[in-house]
Amino acid sequence: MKKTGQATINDVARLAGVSKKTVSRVINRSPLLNDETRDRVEKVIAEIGYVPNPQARALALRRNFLIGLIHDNPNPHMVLNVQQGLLEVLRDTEFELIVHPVDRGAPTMLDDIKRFVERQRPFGVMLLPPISDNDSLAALCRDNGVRYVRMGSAQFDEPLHMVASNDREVVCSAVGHLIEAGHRRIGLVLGPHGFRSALERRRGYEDALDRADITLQRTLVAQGDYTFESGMRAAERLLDLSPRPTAVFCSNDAMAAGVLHTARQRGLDVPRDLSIVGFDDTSIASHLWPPLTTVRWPIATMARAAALKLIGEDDEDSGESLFVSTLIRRASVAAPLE
Amino acid sequence: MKKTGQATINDVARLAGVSKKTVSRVINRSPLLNDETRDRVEKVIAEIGYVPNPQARALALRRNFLIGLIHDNPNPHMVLNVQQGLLEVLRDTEFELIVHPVDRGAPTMLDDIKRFVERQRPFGVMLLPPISDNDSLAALCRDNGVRYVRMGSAQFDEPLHMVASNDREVVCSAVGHLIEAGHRRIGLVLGPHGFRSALERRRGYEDALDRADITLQRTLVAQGDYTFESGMRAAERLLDLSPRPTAVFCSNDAMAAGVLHTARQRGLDVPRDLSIVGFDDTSIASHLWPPLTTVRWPIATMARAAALKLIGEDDEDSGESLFVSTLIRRASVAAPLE
DNA sequence: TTGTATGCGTTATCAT
DNA sequence: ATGATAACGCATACAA
Repeated sequence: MKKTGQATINDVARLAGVSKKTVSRVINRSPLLNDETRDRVEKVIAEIGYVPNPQARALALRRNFLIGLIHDNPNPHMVLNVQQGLLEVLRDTEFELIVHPVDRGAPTMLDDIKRFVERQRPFGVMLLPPISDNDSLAALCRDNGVRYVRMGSAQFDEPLHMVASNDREVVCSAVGHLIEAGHRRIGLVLGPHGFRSALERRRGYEDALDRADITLQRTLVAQGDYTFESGMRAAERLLDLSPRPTAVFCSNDAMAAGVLHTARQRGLDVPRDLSIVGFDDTSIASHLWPPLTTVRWPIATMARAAALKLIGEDDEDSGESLFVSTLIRRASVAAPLE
Repeated sequence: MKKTGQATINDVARLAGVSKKTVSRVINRSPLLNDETRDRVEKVIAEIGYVPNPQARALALRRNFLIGLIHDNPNPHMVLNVQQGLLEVLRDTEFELIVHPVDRGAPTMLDDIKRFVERQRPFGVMLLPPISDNDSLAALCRDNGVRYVRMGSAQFDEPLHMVASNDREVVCSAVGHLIEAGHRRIGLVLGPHGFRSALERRRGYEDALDRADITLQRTLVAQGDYTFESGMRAAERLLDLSPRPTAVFCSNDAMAAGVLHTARQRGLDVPRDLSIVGFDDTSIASHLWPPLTTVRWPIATMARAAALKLIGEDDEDSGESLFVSTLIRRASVAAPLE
């Protein structure tokens, strides 16, 4: 055989008494093939344990069998869950996952991704928030014939290219949960400017107040940037207010943990003096004291769906593109004191 | 030019008035090259923005310019930090990171990795704990001419193939810290059986007791498996003891958080009634209440060093292979009451 | 120091 | 339905 020890398509062809092209057809499931020939080739393939060489395929097809994960390192919890979901589908396929983080903010970001796409020629790429917002990235993929799926807090692309969560709706019901418990002065800690998720969650908060005929008070809205520290800062401002809010919805768990931290430093009891709701259901949420009421969105499920869209046949149904989040009720919410 | 729009080595050769081979020599920094020729070729390369096609190189060289990250999904914090460190070095190189998780426990693990290595033919792979222990994996890489670096809690391979932390030593000093504070009954929550890290940390604990002439009591040692829940279970057993331990060293932060949780459920005050020390310095450690005294190991630094070993020139010094961890003192440790 | 011919393992073209 | 031959883009052996 070969010196490398790896069987090639030539070995298969020779042993099966057919041409390379025929073997190639078997591998690529060409429909116009004699069943008998196909069987014979497949038997040889199984016998010698032949697997096509990905590098040669990539060269000939001008397309790699890799799925790229492009992200701007938002929260680690999300990135890892996405990887896990993706890999669950990719495992046992010929695809591998290639991780390519970028620096949103850097002016070279688009060039960087362009180089990545043009050089690696991945089969498809998954775009994570917040950069999934970026329409030029989607266009870049389309122009290069690279499949893509965008993950986001709302549907801003065709179902084939989108896995979205219903942030606005679920936040509305989360804040509604606080209102039902009797709260009227409900603080909001925003996510960072320019993040679609921050916008959607803010809208959900406003929807809930609207629905309950509560006037939106701008002083109750504090800026945050999804970090623990920004949660602390927001809490310092919010808890200085008089009257104090009796509850706070935080646009993610890390900030909720920061709010909790600051509240405790001030001698406040959670949830007696302050109810807190987070978003993400990261592991910290359930391990905090008290355990945090929060929103869980099905990241891994969305990633699995995305993987299927990325590697699926062209003629297949593209599957779900909207995924519902759920409110996880824990001990950080109670009725207000007064 | 070509229909794909991408310049090839042929374009460069034609424009520079040399042969493909000469261009190839320039790319691969062949020493025997006329400086003038080199300059001319390099100018053309820069002009048309030529970049070698990775797929073609991979085919010709029988080796991909990819770095594989093989892991068994230990803790997310670690995996992500490793990725970050690796990618910091890989960014702006021709290498990309390909993530390949496996299932320790599955009998097919070795086959799975073997297939991965033989098919993808990565330039090098990084082996994360706990599977980095596995010598057959290292042998597999060696046999296939794939570079590898193992990450571990002790040095169990040559420096070229190893980035190790000094778990035993730092745990000894962490437990020593508790002893200096006045503790004598110090509990230990172990990591899972078969994990090298668990073993090293246990040894560190034993060293510290030894050094202080404290007799090791088996009842003070509780089994854990690095999860929050196992920390809770361990605490339940340990806190039932009479006399109770006044301090507990936990082999990671997640278990420390579990111990803290259970202690609080029992109405114990931390650190007054119980001092707790963790390991890892995950983000949860500093966000807990009280903030957790823990051990920080330089994961990202180790990953960067590993990346350099993986892509470095053969004749280069292999760099550091031992990395020191440090004790981060926070509020979860105090002198015992009695 | 540089060029020519050939190989890497697969797919595509165009026959038959 | 199948096969011969030429890409794909780069590297290596061997010449010159």
